[in-house]
Amino acid sequence: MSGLQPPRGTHDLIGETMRRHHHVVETARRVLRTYGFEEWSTPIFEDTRVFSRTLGETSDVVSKEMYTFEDRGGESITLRPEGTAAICRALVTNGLTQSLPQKVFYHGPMFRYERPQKGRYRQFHQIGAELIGAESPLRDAETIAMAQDILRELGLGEHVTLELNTLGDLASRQAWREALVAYFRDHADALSEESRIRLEANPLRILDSKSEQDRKLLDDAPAFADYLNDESRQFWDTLRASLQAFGVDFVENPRIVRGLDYYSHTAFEFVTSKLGAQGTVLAGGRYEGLVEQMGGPAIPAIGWAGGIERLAMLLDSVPELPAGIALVPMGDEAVLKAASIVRTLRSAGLRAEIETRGNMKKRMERVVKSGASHAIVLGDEEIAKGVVQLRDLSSRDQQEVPVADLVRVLSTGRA
RNA sequence: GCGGAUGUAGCUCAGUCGGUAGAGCGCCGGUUUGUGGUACCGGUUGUCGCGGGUUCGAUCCCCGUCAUUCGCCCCA
Repeated sequence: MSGLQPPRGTHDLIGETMRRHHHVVETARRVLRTYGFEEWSTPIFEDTRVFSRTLGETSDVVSKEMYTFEDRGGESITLRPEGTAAICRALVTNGLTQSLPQKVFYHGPMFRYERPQKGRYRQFHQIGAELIGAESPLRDAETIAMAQDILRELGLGEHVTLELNTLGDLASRQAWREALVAYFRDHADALSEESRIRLEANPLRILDSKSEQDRKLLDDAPAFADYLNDESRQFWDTLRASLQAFGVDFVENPRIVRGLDYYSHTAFEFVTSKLGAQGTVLAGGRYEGLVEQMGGPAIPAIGWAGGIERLAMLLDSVPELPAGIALVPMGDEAVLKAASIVRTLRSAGLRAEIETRGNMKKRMERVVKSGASHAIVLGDEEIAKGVVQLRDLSSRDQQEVPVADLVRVLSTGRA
Protein backbone atom coordinates (compact mmCIF):
# COMPACT_ATOMS: atom_id res chain seq x y z
CA MET A 1 0.00 0.00 0.00
CA SER A 2 2.75 2.45 0.93
CA GLY A 3 6.24 2.63 -0.41
CA LEU A 4 6.94 2.79 -4.09
CA GLN A 5 4.20 3.88 -6.42
CA PRO A 6 4.27 4.23 -10.18
CA PRO A 7 5.01 7.83 -11.23
CA ARG A 8 2.08 10.19 -11.61
CA GLY A 9 0.06 9.53 -14.69
CA THR A 10 1.52 6.08 -15.35
CA HIS A 11 -0.10 2.76 -14.64
CA ASP A 12 0.63 -0.93 -14.74
CA LEU A 13 -1.07 -2.97 -17.43
CA ILE A 14 -2.09 -6.10 -15.55
CA GLY A 15 -4.80 -8.73 -15.76
CA GLU A 16 -8.04 -7.50 -17.26
CA THR A 17 -6.52 -4.13 -18.17
CA MET A 18 -3.81 -5.83 -20.20
CA ARG A 19 -6.26 -8.21 -21.85
CA ARG A 20 -8.40 -5.29 -22.98
CA HIS A 21 -5.35 -3.45 -24.23
CA HIS A 22 -4.15 -6.47 -26.13
CA HIS A 23 -7.57 -7.06 -27.66
CA VAL A 24 -7.62 -3.52 -29.05
CA VAL A 25 -4.22 -3.94 -30.64
CA GLU A 26 -4.92 -7.41 -32.03
CA THR A 27 -8.25 -6.38 -33.52
CA ALA A 28 -6.75 -3.31 -35.12
CA ARG A 29 -3.82 -5.31 -36.46
CA ARG A 30 -6.18 -7.77 -38.12
CA VAL A 31 -8.19 -5.06 -39.88
CA LEU A 32 -5.10 -3.06 -40.85
CA ARG A 33 -3.68 -6.11 -42.61
CA THR A 34 -6.76 -6.36 -44.80
CA TYR A 35 -6.01 -2.83 -46.01
CA GLY A 36 -2.41 -3.74 -46.74
CA PHE A 37 -0.86 -1.81 -43.89
CA GLU A 38 2.44 -3.00 -42.47
CA GLU A 39 3.66 -2.53 -38.93
CA TRP A 40 6.63 -0.31 -38.09
CA SER A 41 8.30 0.24 -34.78
CA THR A 42 10.34 3.39 -34.21
CA PRO A 43 12.35 4.44 -31.14
CA ILE A 44 10.50 5.63 -28.09
CA PHE A 45 12.84 8.62 -27.89
CA GLU A 46 14.04 10.78 -30.75
CA ASP A 47 16.17 13.83 -31.43
CA THR A 48 14.07 16.66 -29.99
CA ARG A 49 13.99 18.38 -33.37
CA VAL A 50 11.86 15.58 -34.83
CA PHE A 51 9.00 16.91 -32.74
CA SER A 52 9.79 20.57 -32.12
CA ARG A 53 10.13 21.34 -35.81
CA THR A 54 7.04 19.63 -36.98
CA LEU A 55 4.38 19.93 -34.36
CA GLY A 56 4.53 23.72 -34.35
CA GLU A 57 6.46 25.65 -31.77
CA THR A 58 3.33 27.21 -30.36
CA SER A 59 1.39 24.01 -29.82
CA ASP A 60 0.84 23.06 -26.21
CA VAL A 61 2.35 19.68 -26.83
CA VAL A 62 5.70 21.18 -27.75
CA SER A 63 5.68 24.21 -25.50
CA LYS A 64 4.80 22.54 -22.22
CA GLU A 65 4.05 18.86 -22.45
CA MET A 66 7.15 17.16 -23.81
CA TYR A 67 9.51 15.00 -21.77
CA THR A 68 12.73 16.53 -23.02
CA PHE A 69 16.16 15.99 -21.49
CA GLU A 70 19.83 15.97 -22.34
CA ASP A 71 21.48 12.60 -22.55
CA ARG A 72 25.00 11.93 -21.33
CA GLY A 73 26.42 12.95 -24.68
CA GLY A 74 24.74 16.33 -24.50
CA GLU A 75 22.11 15.59 -27.16
CA SER A 76 18.59 16.90 -26.64
CA ILE A 77 16.32 13.90 -26.51
CA THR A 78 12.53 13.77 -26.33
CA LEU A 79 10.24 10.92 -25.34
CA ARG A 80 7.85 10.76 -28.27
CA PRO A 81 4.58 12.60 -27.62
CA GLU A 82 2.94 11.18 -30.75
CA GLY A 83 3.73 8.82 -33.58
CA THR A 84 3.34 10.59 -36.91
CA ALA A 85 6.48 12.73 -36.88
CA ALA A 86 8.63 9.71 -36.08
CA ILE A 87 7.09 7.66 -38.88
CA CYS A 88 7.86 10.44 -41.35
CA ARG A 89 11.40 10.66 -40.01
CA ALA A 90 11.78 6.90 -40.45
CA LEU A 91 10.44 7.12 -43.99
CA VAL A 92 13.11 9.63 -44.93
CA THR A 93 15.88 7.93 -42.95
CA ASN A 94 15.24 4.63 -44.69
CA GLY A 95 15.05 6.10 -48.17
CA LEU A 96 11.47 5.02 -48.73
CA THR A 97 10.33 8.28 -50.31
CA GLN A 98 11.05 6.60 -53.66
CA SER A 99 8.59 3.79 -53.13
CA LEU A 100 5.21 5.26 -52.48
CA PRO A 101 2.65 4.85 -51.20
CA GLN A 102 3.75 3.48 -47.86
CA LYS A 103 0.98 2.10 -45.70
CA VAL A 104 2.20 1.97 -42.15
CA PHE A 105 0.82 1.32 -38.72
CA TYR A 106 2.38 1.42 -35.29
CA HIS A 107 1.44 1.13 -31.66
CA GLY A 108 3.16 1.79 -28.39
CA PRO A 109 3.66 4.19 -25.51
CA MET A 110 3.57 7.97 -25.95
CA PHE A 111 4.50 10.57 -23.34
CA ARG A 112 2.91 13.87 -22.50
CA TYR A 113 3.36 15.84 -19.28
CA GLU A 114 -0.28 16.64 -18.55
CA ARG A 115 -2.62 16.63 -15.59
CA PRO A 116 -3.88 13.05 -15.39
CA GLN A 117 -7.58 12.28 -15.62
CA LYS A 118 -9.74 9.37 -16.54
CA GLY A 119 -8.59 8.24 -19.95
CA ARG A 120 -5.66 10.62 -19.95
CA TYR A 121 -2.23 9.56 -18.79
CA ARG A 122 1.33 10.81 -18.96
CA GLN A 123 2.44 7.55 -20.44
CA PHE A 124 -0.37 6.36 -22.65
CA HIS A 125 -0.61 4.10 -25.65
CA GLN A 126 -1.65 4.86 -29.15
CA ILE A 127 -2.24 2.82 -32.22
CA GLY A 128 -1.94 4.76 -35.42
CA ALA A 129 -1.89 4.40 -39.18
CA GLU A 130 -0.31 6.56 -41.87
CA LEU A 131 -0.82 6.35 -45.61
CA ILE A 132 2.12 8.30 -46.96
CA GLY A 133 1.81 9.28 -50.59
CA ALA A 134 -1.94 9.83 -50.49
CA GLU A 135 -2.56 11.22 -53.95
CA SER A 136 -6.31 11.79 -53.69
CA PRO A 137 -9.20 12.27 -51.26
CA LEU A 138 -10.13 8.69 -52.01
CA ARG A 139 -7.20 7.67 -49.81
CA ASP A 140 -8.43 9.88 -47.01
CA ALA A 141 -11.82 8.22 -47.20
CA GLU A 142 -10.26 4.77 -47.32
CA THR A 143 -8.14 5.46 -44.29
CA ILE A 144 -11.13 6.75 -42.35
CA ALA A 145 -13.15 3.71 -43.42
CA MET A 146 -10.36 1.55 -42.02
CA ALA A 147 -10.60 3.31 -38.67
CA GLN A 148 -14.32 2.78 -38.65
CA ASP A 149 -13.91 -0.91 -39.43
CA ILE A 150 -11.61 -1.27 -36.46
CA LEU A 151 -14.07 0.48 -34.16
CA ARG A 152 -16.86 -1.75 -35.44
CA GLU A 153 -14.78 -4.88 -34.96
CA LEU A 154 -14.20 -3.75 -31.40
CA GLY A 155 -17.95 -3.51 -30.94
CA LEU A 156 -17.84 0.27 -30.50
CA GLY A 157 -19.96 1.17 -33.53
CA GLU A 158 -22.85 2.20 -31.29
CA HIS A 159 -20.78 4.24 -28.87
CA VAL A 160 -18.88 6.35 -31.33
CA THR A 161 -19.70 8.92 -34.02
CA LEU A 162 -17.47 10.30 -36.74
CA GLU A 163 -17.17 14.06 -36.94
CA LEU A 164 -15.62 15.52 -40.05
CA ASN A 165 -14.30 18.86 -41.19
CA THR A 166 -12.05 20.38 -43.79
CA LEU A 167 -9.18 22.70 -42.99
CA GLY A 168 -8.65 23.52 -46.66
CA ASP A 169 -5.26 24.03 -48.22
CA LEU A 170 -2.70 26.46 -46.88
CA ALA A 171 -3.87 29.38 -49.03
CA SER A 172 -7.51 28.97 -48.04
CA ARG A 173 -6.62 28.57 -44.42
CA GLN A 174 -4.44 31.65 -44.36
CA ALA A 175 -7.06 33.82 -45.98
CA TRP A 176 -9.66 32.60 -43.54
CA ARG A 177 -7.32 32.87 -40.61
CA GLU A 178 -6.68 36.51 -41.40
CA ALA A 179 -10.37 37.23 -41.63
CA LEU A 180 -10.93 35.36 -38.39
CA VAL A 181 -8.22 37.17 -36.48
CA ALA A 182 -9.51 40.50 -37.74
CA TYR A 183 -13.01 39.60 -36.63
CA PHE A 184 -11.91 38.53 -33.17
CA ARG A 185 -9.70 41.58 -32.78
CA ASP A 186 -12.75 43.72 -33.34
CA HIS A 187 -14.57 41.77 -30.67
CA ALA A 188 -11.68 41.16 -28.31
CA ASP A 189 -13.65 42.59 -25.40
CA ALA A 190 -16.24 39.89 -25.74
CA LEU A 191 -13.70 37.07 -25.89
CA SER A 192 -12.85 34.90 -22.92
CA GLU A 193 -9.46 35.49 -21.35
CA GLU A 194 -8.08 32.23 -22.66
CA SER A 195 -9.22 32.91 -26.17
CA ARG A 196 -7.54 36.29 -26.15
CA ILE A 197 -4.28 34.44 -25.62
CA ARG A 198 -5.16 31.94 -28.33
CA LEU A 199 -5.89 34.80 -30.70
CA GLU A 200 -2.17 35.44 -30.95
CA ALA A 201 -0.86 31.91 -30.63
CA ASN A 202 -3.35 29.63 -32.35
CA PRO A 203 -6.55 31.44 -33.39
CA LEU A 204 -8.18 28.38 -34.95
CA ARG A 205 -8.34 26.92 -31.47
CA ILE A 206 -10.92 29.51 -30.51
CA LEU A 207 -13.40 27.56 -32.62
CA ASP A 208 -12.95 24.74 -30.17
CA SER A 209 -13.67 26.84 -27.12
CA LYS A 210 -16.13 25.59 -24.54
CA SER A 211 -16.75 29.06 -23.15
CA GLU A 212 -20.27 30.27 -23.72
CA GLN A 213 -19.32 33.82 -24.46
CA ASP A 214 -16.95 32.61 -27.16
CA ARG A 215 -19.63 30.42 -28.64
CA LYS A 216 -21.97 33.36 -29.04
CA LEU A 217 -19.29 35.26 -30.90
CA LEU A 218 -18.64 32.28 -33.13
CA ASP A 219 -22.10 32.33 -34.64
CA ASP A 220 -21.27 35.48 -36.55
CA ALA A 221 -17.63 34.70 -37.21
CA PRO A 222 -16.45 34.39 -40.81
CA ALA A 223 -17.34 30.90 -42.04
CA PHE A 224 -14.54 28.85 -43.46
CA ALA A 225 -16.74 27.63 -46.29
CA ASP A 226 -16.64 31.14 -47.76
CA TYR A 227 -12.86 31.08 -47.91
CA LEU A 228 -12.33 27.68 -49.51
CA ASN A 229 -10.71 28.06 -52.91
CA ASP A 230 -11.84 25.90 -55.82
CA GLU A 231 -9.23 23.25 -55.32
CA SER A 232 -10.01 22.88 -51.63
CA ARG A 233 -13.71 22.82 -52.29
CA GLN A 234 -13.31 20.09 -54.86
CA PHE A 235 -11.20 18.07 -52.47
CA TRP A 236 -13.85 18.42 -49.79
CA ASP A 237 -16.64 17.38 -52.15
CA THR A 238 -14.74 14.34 -53.38
CA LEU A 239 -13.87 13.33 -49.84
CA ARG A 240 -17.49 13.29 -48.77
CA ALA A 241 -18.58 11.41 -51.89
CA SER A 242 -15.82 8.85 -51.33
CA LEU A 243 -16.81 8.33 -47.72
CA GLN A 244 -20.33 7.57 -48.81
CA ALA A 245 -18.97 5.13 -51.36
CA PHE A 246 -17.06 3.35 -48.58
CA GLY A 247 -20.21 3.26 -46.49
CA VAL A 248 -18.97 5.61 -43.81
CA ASP A 249 -21.49 7.75 -41.93
CA PHE A 250 -20.31 11.09 -40.64
CA VAL A 251 -21.47 14.35 -39.15
CA GLU A 252 -19.98 17.60 -40.38
CA ASN A 253 -18.55 19.63 -37.55
CA PRO A 254 -16.92 22.92 -38.55
CA ARG A 255 -15.47 23.28 -35.07
CA ILE A 256 -13.04 20.41 -35.46
CA VAL A 257 -9.53 21.76 -35.68
CA ARG A 258 -6.22 20.13 -34.99
CA GLY A 259 -3.87 20.81 -32.12
CA LEU A 260 -0.86 20.12 -34.28
CA ASP A 261 0.17 22.46 -37.06
CA TYR A 262 0.86 20.14 -39.93
CA TYR A 263 -2.68 19.27 -40.95
CA SER A 264 -4.61 20.40 -44.03
CA HIS A 265 -7.87 19.51 -45.77
CA THR A 266 -9.25 16.48 -43.95
CA ALA A 267 -9.72 16.56 -40.19
CA PHE A 268 -11.81 14.04 -38.30
CA GLU A 269 -12.53 12.65 -34.87
CA PHE A 270 -14.36 9.61 -33.62
CA VAL A 271 -16.09 10.80 -30.47
CA THR A 272 -17.92 9.17 -27.56
CA SER A 273 -19.90 10.69 -24.74
CA LYS A 274 -18.94 7.89 -22.38
CA LEU A 275 -15.57 9.14 -21.22
CA GLY A 276 -16.39 12.54 -19.77
CA ALA A 277 -14.15 15.32 -21.01
CA GLN A 278 -11.90 12.88 -22.87
CA GLY A 279 -14.44 12.06 -25.54
CA THR A 280 -12.13 11.77 -28.53
CA VAL A 281 -11.17 8.19 -29.03
CA LEU A 282 -9.49 8.28 -32.40
CA ALA A 283 -8.55 11.30 -34.50
CA GLY A 284 -6.57 12.21 -37.55
CA GLY A 285 -6.29 14.11 -40.76
CA ARG A 286 -4.30 14.94 -43.86
CA TYR A 287 -0.85 16.46 -43.60
CA GLU A 288 1.17 17.70 -46.48
CA GLY A 289 4.38 19.31 -45.30
CA LEU A 290 5.68 16.90 -42.72
CA VAL A 291 7.88 14.67 -44.83
CA GLU A 292 9.46 17.75 -46.34
CA GLN A 293 10.26 19.09 -42.88
CA MET A 294 12.06 15.84 -42.15
CA GLY A 295 14.33 16.51 -45.12
CA GLY A 296 12.44 14.57 -47.77
CA PRO A 297 10.38 15.67 -50.74
CA ALA A 298 6.89 17.15 -50.30
CA ILE A 299 4.64 14.13 -49.93
CA PRO A 300 1.00 14.35 -48.86
CA ALA A 301 -0.21 11.85 -46.31
CA ILE A 302 -3.29 10.90 -44.34
CA GLY A 303 -3.26 9.27 -40.93
CA TRP A 304 -4.88 8.84 -37.56
CA ALA A 305 -4.12 7.74 -34.05
CA GLY A 306 -6.35 6.13 -31.46
CA GLY A 307 -5.91 6.12 -27.69
CA ILE A 308 -5.66 2.50 -26.65
CA GLU A 309 -6.62 3.16 -23.02
CA ARG A 310 -9.73 5.02 -24.09
CA LEU A 311 -10.73 2.34 -26.56
CA ALA A 312 -10.03 -0.39 -24.02
CA MET A 313 -12.26 1.29 -21.44
CA LEU A 314 -15.17 1.30 -23.88
CA LEU A 315 -15.08 -2.43 -24.59
CA ASP A 316 -18.22 -4.13 -23.38
CA SER A 317 -16.79 -7.59 -23.01
CA VAL A 318 -13.44 -8.52 -21.64
CA PRO A 319 -11.54 -11.13 -23.59
CA GLU A 320 -10.58 -14.19 -21.52
CA LEU A 321 -7.90 -16.81 -21.82
CA PRO A 322 -9.13 -19.93 -23.60
CA ALA A 323 -10.57 -22.54 -21.25
CA GLY A 324 -7.91 -24.99 -20.25
CA ILE A 325 -7.52 -28.58 -19.15
CA ALA A 326 -6.48 -29.20 -15.57
CA LEU A 327 -4.52 -32.23 -14.48
CA VAL A 328 -5.21 -33.43 -10.97
CA PRO A 329 -2.62 -36.06 -10.06
CA MET A 330 -2.95 -37.87 -6.74
CA GLY A 331 0.37 -39.21 -5.46
CA ASP A 332 4.02 -38.64 -6.30
CA GLU A 333 4.13 -40.99 -9.23
CA ALA A 334 1.02 -39.44 -10.71
CA VAL A 335 2.59 -35.98 -10.59
CA LEU A 336 5.39 -37.13 -12.85
CA LYS A 337 2.94 -38.83 -15.17
CA ALA A 338 0.92 -35.62 -15.27
CA ALA A 339 4.02 -33.71 -16.33
CA SER A 340 4.42 -35.92 -19.36
CA ILE A 341 0.72 -35.73 -20.24
CA VAL A 342 0.65 -31.96 -19.93
CA ARG A 343 3.56 -31.77 -22.32
CA THR A 344 1.68 -33.78 -24.92
CA LEU A 345 -1.45 -31.65 -24.57
CA ARG A 346 0.48 -28.41 -24.90
CA SER A 347 2.29 -29.51 -28.02
CA ALA A 348 -1.15 -30.29 -29.45
CA GLY A 349 -1.97 -26.62 -28.87
CA LEU A 350 -4.16 -27.07 -25.81
CA ARG A 351 -3.91 -24.99 -22.66
CA ALA A 352 -3.06 -27.38 -19.84
CA GLU A 353 -1.99 -26.94 -16.24
CA ILE A 354 -1.19 -29.17 -13.28
CA GLU A 355 -2.96 -28.70 -9.96
CA THR A 356 -1.06 -30.19 -7.05
CA ARG A 357 -2.04 -28.26 -3.95
CA GLY A 358 -4.42 -29.38 -1.19
CA ASN A 359 -6.77 -32.32 -0.97
CA MET A 360 -8.85 -33.40 -3.90
CA LYS A 361 -11.81 -31.25 -2.97
CA LYS A 362 -9.65 -28.16 -2.84
CA ARG A 363 -8.04 -29.04 -6.10
CA MET A 364 -11.34 -29.47 -7.86
CA GLU A 365 -12.57 -26.19 -6.43
CA ARG A 366 -9.56 -24.35 -7.77
CA VAL A 367 -9.79 -26.11 -11.12
CA VAL A 368 -13.42 -25.08 -11.55
CA LYS A 369 -12.65 -21.53 -10.48
CA SER A 370 -9.87 -21.33 -13.05
CA GLY A 371 -12.45 -21.78 -15.78
CA ALA A 372 -11.08 -25.08 -17.04
CA SER A 373 -13.30 -27.08 -19.37
CA HIS A 374 -11.99 -30.49 -18.32
CA ALA A 375 -10.22 -32.11 -15.41
CA ILE A 376 -7.98 -35.11 -15.79
CA VAL A 377 -7.71 -37.14 -12.61
CA LEU A 378 -5.06 -39.82 -12.24
CA GLY A 379 -3.61 -41.90 -9.40
CA ASP A 380 -1.83 -45.19 -8.93
CA GLU A 381 -4.75 -47.21 -10.24
CA GLU A 382 -4.97 -45.28 -13.51
CA ILE A 383 -1.24 -45.37 -14.03
CA ALA A 384 -1.26 -49.13 -13.70
CA LYS A 385 -3.95 -49.36 -16.38
CA GLY A 386 -2.46 -46.67 -18.65
CA VAL A 387 -5.63 -44.56 -18.45
CA VAL A 388 -6.92 -41.34 -16.88
CA GLN A 389 -10.30 -40.16 -15.66
CA LEU A 390 -11.43 -37.42 -18.01
CA ARG A 391 -14.12 -35.23 -16.49
CA ASP A 392 -16.14 -32.70 -18.44
CA LEU A 393 -16.60 -29.94 -15.90
CA SER A 394 -19.76 -28.46 -17.38
CA SER A 395 -21.72 -31.70 -17.92
CA ARG A 396 -19.98 -33.53 -15.03
CA ASP A 397 -19.64 -36.60 -17.25
CA GLN A 398 -16.59 -38.62 -16.43
CA GLN A 399 -15.05 -41.32 -18.55
CA GLU A 400 -11.99 -43.49 -18.50
CA VAL A 401 -9.71 -42.70 -21.43
CA PRO A 402 -6.44 -44.39 -22.43
CA VAL A 403 -3.56 -41.90 -22.19
CA ALA A 404 -2.72 -42.49 -25.84
CA ASP A 405 -6.20 -41.38 -26.92
CA LEU A 406 -6.36 -38.19 -24.83
CA VAL A 407 -5.52 -35.64 -27.49
CA ARG A 408 -7.91 -37.20 -29.96
CA VAL A 409 -10.75 -37.37 -27.46
CA LEU A 410 -10.20 -33.81 -26.30
CA SER A 411 -10.11 -32.35 -29.78
CA THR A 412 -13.00 -34.36 -31.23
CA GLY A 413 -15.04 -34.47 -28.05
CA ARG A 414 -15.72 -38.20 -28.35
CA ALA A 415 -14.01 -41.42 -27.35
C1' G B 1 -0.68 25.28 -14.88
C1' C B 2 -5.92 26.49 -12.15
C1' G B 3 -10.37 24.91 -9.09
C1' G B 4 -13.40 20.91 -6.33
C1' A B 5 -13.71 15.87 -4.12
C1' U B 6 -11.30 11.57 -2.19
C1' G B 7 -7.21 8.35 0.21
C1' U B 8 -8.80 2.86 6.47
C1' A B 9 -7.28 -5.19 5.06
C1' G B 10 -6.11 -7.96 -1.80
C1' C B 11 -11.41 -5.56 -3.23
C1' U B 12 -16.00 -2.56 -1.64
C1' C B 13 -16.65 0.23 2.50
C1' A B 14 -18.00 1.23 7.94
C1' G B 15 -15.84 3.45 12.41
C1' U B 16 -13.36 6.08 16.43
C1' C B 17 -17.61 13.44 19.53
C1' G B 18 -8.90 12.23 19.85
C1' G B 19 -7.49 6.48 23.92
C1' U B 20 -3.27 2.56 17.84
C1' A B 21 -9.73 -0.40 14.22
C1' G B 22 -14.28 -3.56 12.03
C1' A B 23 -18.00 -5.89 8.16
C1' G B 24 -18.91 -8.24 3.59
C1' C B 25 -16.32 -10.35 -0.36
C1' G B 26 -11.68 -12.72 -1.21
C1' C B 27 -7.75 -15.79 0.54
C1' C B 28 -5.93 -20.17 3.59
C1' G B 29 -7.08 -24.62 6.39
C1' G B 30 -10.64 -28.37 8.13
C1' U B 31 -15.47 -31.64 7.68
C1' U B 32 -10.38 -39.40 6.26
C1' U B 33 -4.95 -35.77 -0.54
C1' G B 34 -10.07 -39.76 -5.10
C1' U B 35 -13.63 -35.35 -7.12
C1' G B 36 -17.22 -29.00 -8.05
C1' G B 37 -18.42 -22.88 -7.58
C1' U B 38 -23.59 -23.13 -3.08
C1' A B 39 -23.28 -25.52 3.21
C1' C B 40 -20.83 -25.76 8.16
C1' C B 41 -16.39 -24.83 11.40
C1' G B 42 -11.84 -22.35 12.11
C1' G B 43 -8.02 -18.93 10.57
C1' U B 44 -5.50 -14.79 7.98
C1' U B 45 -4.74 -9.62 6.63
C1' G B 46 -3.57 -3.34 8.12
C1' U B 47 3.12 1.40 9.49
C1' C B 48 -5.90 3.98 9.02
C1' G B 49 -1.36 7.32 1.76
C1' C B 50 3.38 9.89 3.53
C1' G B 51 5.82 13.91 6.56
C1' G B 52 5.36 17.53 10.22
C1' G B 53 2.43 20.29 14.08
C1' U B 54 -1.10 20.60 18.40
C1' U B 55 -1.88 17.03 22.54
C1' C B 56 -0.34 13.05 28.16
C1' G B 57 -2.02 10.48 23.67
C1' A B 58 -3.67 11.46 16.55
C1' U B 59 -6.24 7.02 11.96
C1' C B 60 -9.65 11.11 13.67
C1' C B 61 -7.94 18.18 14.62
C1' C B 62 -4.23 21.66 11.77
C1' C B 63 -0.39 22.37 7.91
C1' G B 64 2.35 20.37 4.01
C1' U B 65 3.11 16.57 0.52
C1' C B 66 2.11 12.42 -2.74
C1' A B 67 -1.55 9.86 -5.44
C1' U B 68 -6.45 9.15 -7.48
C1' U B 69 -10.80 11.38 -9.40
C1' C B 70 -14.13 15.42 -11.67
C1' G B 71 -14.10 20.11 -14.29
C1' C B 72 -10.91 24.00 -16.93
C1' C B 73 -6.71 24.03 -20.31
C1' C B 74 -5.02 20.69 -23.90
C1' C B 75 -5.51 16.24 -26.33
C1' A B 76 -5.75 10.24 -28.01
